Amino acid sequence: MLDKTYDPTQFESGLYKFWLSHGYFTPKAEIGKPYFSMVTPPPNITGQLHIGHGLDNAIQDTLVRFKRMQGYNTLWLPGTDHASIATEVKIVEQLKKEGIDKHDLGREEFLRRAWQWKEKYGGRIVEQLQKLGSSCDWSRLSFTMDEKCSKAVRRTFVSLYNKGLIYRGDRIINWCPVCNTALSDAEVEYSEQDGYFWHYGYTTPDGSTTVTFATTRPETMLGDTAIAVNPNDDRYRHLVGKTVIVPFVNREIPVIADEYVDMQFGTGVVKITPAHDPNDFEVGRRHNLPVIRVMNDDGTMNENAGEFAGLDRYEARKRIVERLKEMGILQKVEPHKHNVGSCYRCHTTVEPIVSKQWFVKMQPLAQPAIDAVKRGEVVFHPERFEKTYLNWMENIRDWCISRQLWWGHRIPVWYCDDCGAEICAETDPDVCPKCGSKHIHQDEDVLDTWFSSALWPFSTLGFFNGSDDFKAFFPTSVLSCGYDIIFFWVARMIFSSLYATGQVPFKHVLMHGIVRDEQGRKMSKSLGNGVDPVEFIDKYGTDTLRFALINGVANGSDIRFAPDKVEGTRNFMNKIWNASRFVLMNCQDKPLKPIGECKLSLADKWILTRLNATVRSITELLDKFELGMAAQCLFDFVWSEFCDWYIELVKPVLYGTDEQARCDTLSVLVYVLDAMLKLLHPFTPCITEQIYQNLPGHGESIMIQRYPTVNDALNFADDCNLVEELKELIAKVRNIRSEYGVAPSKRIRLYVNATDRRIRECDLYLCKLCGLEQAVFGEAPAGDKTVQAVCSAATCQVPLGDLVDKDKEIERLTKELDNVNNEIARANGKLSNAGFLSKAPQNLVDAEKAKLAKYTELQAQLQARLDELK
RNA sequence: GGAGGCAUAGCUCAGUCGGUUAGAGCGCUCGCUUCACAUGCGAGAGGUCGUAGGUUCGAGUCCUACUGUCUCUACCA
Repeated sequence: MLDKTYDPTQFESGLYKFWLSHGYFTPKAEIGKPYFSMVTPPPNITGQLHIGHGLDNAIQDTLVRFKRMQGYNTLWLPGTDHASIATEVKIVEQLKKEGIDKHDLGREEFLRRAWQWKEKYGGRIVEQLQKLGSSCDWSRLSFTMDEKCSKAVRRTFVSLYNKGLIYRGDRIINWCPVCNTALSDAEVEYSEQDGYFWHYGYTTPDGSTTVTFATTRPETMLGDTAIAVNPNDDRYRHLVGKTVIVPFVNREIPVIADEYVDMQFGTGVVKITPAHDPNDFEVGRRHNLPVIRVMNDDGTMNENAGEFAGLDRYEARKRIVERLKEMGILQKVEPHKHNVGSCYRCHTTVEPIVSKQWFVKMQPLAQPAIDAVKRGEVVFHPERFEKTYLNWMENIRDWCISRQLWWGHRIPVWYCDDCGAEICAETDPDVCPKCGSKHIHQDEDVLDTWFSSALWPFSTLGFFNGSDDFKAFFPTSVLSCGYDIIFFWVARMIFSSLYATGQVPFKHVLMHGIVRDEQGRKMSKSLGNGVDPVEFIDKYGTDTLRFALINGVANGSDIRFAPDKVEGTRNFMNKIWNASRFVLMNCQDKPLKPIGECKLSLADKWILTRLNATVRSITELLDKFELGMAAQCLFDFVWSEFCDWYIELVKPVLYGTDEQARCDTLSVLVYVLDAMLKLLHPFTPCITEQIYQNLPGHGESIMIQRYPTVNDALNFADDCNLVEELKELIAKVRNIRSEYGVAPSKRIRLYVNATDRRIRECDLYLCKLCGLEQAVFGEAPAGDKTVQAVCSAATCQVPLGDLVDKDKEIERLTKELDNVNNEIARANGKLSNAGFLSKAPQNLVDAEKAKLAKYTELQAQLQARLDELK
């Protein structure tokens, strides 16, 4: 029997262990069997579980449990990400506290520490994920640096290298002076900041002409190697080919003409610093300009900066501006807002710097990935994200994949110190294959974390190991993640998979939004507005968390996580619990019948029909990945139909004396509860299992039961309609009672004039739900003062004696008549419209006619009653 | 600069292929300790679906423009 109060902490973790110990999460790799598979976005091993993981896992687990119950061979593969830069930053911080510098420690010892970190925190995040109830197959738990993933990385790198799709070269990259590494474009975040425009100029050697420009970064002037103007600019045409002098470094640089310069902007003159600006770099290439770096990796000025060497970049900027002022060169300073890029990990302003790095050539890889999506081989949900994806892919630039870090996949390239050969190999070479020299050394850099993440769907399934998992579960069915990692991850998985396996990695991409706080702000450590899912689960249970994150939320839209909603969801769990308790209390030790052998009451037929409708829509919605709507639909069925109406309708039978009817009704109650729990199970796995285990005749676990399907033998459309009419009638009577202030405890009499004789079978329902002492079928005695309830199933009279107030009654009925008249006018309008009659579908025309007939009838009744009163 | 989203009840949001009297939760008002649940029950108030046009027999839904707002993306010195 269920405890009196719903307390998820009593059973959630125990149930999880129960599922694990039975191996329900671990499928066999059966090639050719219909499957459903997903890989989970691997959380960083630096991490604490956050609410975003909660959402991510709730969505995925719901889908996985649904498909598993439908009989698919279902795999949900979990894992963790080594998170190269993020983890390295954390470890460096940790070392700093111990007063140790990473370089003093040395690479090997550093990596030993990193693996220690991984063992400690990688395990913790797995434990936390398990609290969410996720039915992942932990026996297949993967790590981006484990053997099979590392193999995938090496093989893919070598293959791309051999095809010329990976190259090394000097390019402008985004450099983080704090993390001390290059970053990819995707790893830079831009934000608008207040800065200045410094206007000054360079003068020709003869001192005759000064060419004025504006810059936001004056310190880069030390690396200027040209001044550029637009070739069509008449103002400066005469200067092209002349030279000017860069102050401080006294370099003589040419004035060049290049289309890149916008004549309309500023003075129409640009100083060109090829080593520190991506556009200038391109200009420099076109004009064969020298590339002079003036900054060190740590953000200080280098020896090329002359008198400013050694200064921090911002200090140098200040000093240069001061000196320009002193020298009378500075012409004006104006405030200027501009976008500044910062490192997505440490938020330091990044510096565009020319540097030798490894790149993936994107054009040839992007094209097939664009085509596959356009052909519909990968479908985005909601579809608008396809545009986001295509927009990025179609404008993609080469991907900088080398990082000046230690923690990660080391670039599998060696250099021969003797002959200078560059060797890219899957297995570590001992000697130079070209000259046989033993003096070779490996590239110092590691790969961007996302390089290994990009291979995740097939590396984890053992594509490079010829694994059955790959044959049985690839391509995966659905990928679910937040829209914020479309570029980082989704796009890169698509092109990587097409390249490596020739197949798309997944057929559907299900995007969700960001979980925000009550005021719509992003949750963050600095704001302290985050919800800790672990704490939350300890308080409310994982079912509440999951349902609150999913219920009524549209795909791809951000979620405000408000305490109100949590409470409401907890109340829903409580509702499920208590409704189940009600059923179980009543059927204890009582015999039950198979549903097919029961004599079904009107209420039974109604709920069974409604159950079918619910099963149908939920299944359709889940098939379309509309989890939010499916949850909403279940919420309504459980609360508004099963609890509010069916349980109430059934009480007279349960508390009555007809043993036979009782047994039948109990059987239906249990049947519907069982189906309801199964429908709920993918969303709220724990509470449903806990209740299921108390159901008479339950199986081993609810999670391996078959998902409900529509049972056509249990559809009773007519009876269902009748009950809907009955509900309307009951609501009307309740309304009258409430309006007239009849105490709820007061038993009254009701006179019912029903057109449908089956209403006569409903007196038990009417008595219970309208608080009647008796339902009388027929007219009220002539002298009785009554209030009239007019509805489609019947016209009722509620004898309220002296409470009846003629004016109030006229007012009430007039209002109702107005409504009815409006509806009649609307229906007439439609039906007198030739276009509607000829073009609208027939069923709608028929429905409109039926509506007109119904309201005309109601109109007559209401009018008659009003006439009587007046 | 480019792309996209959002604008519906006091608040937070659903609303699928264009087709019932536009819904839910919370809040609010009134009444209830009715034997599953006061984490509850019943009743009620509350909406010109951002503005202006257009398409259509029919528009919250599709199109155009506008206003407000948010996000992504680019990085004009």
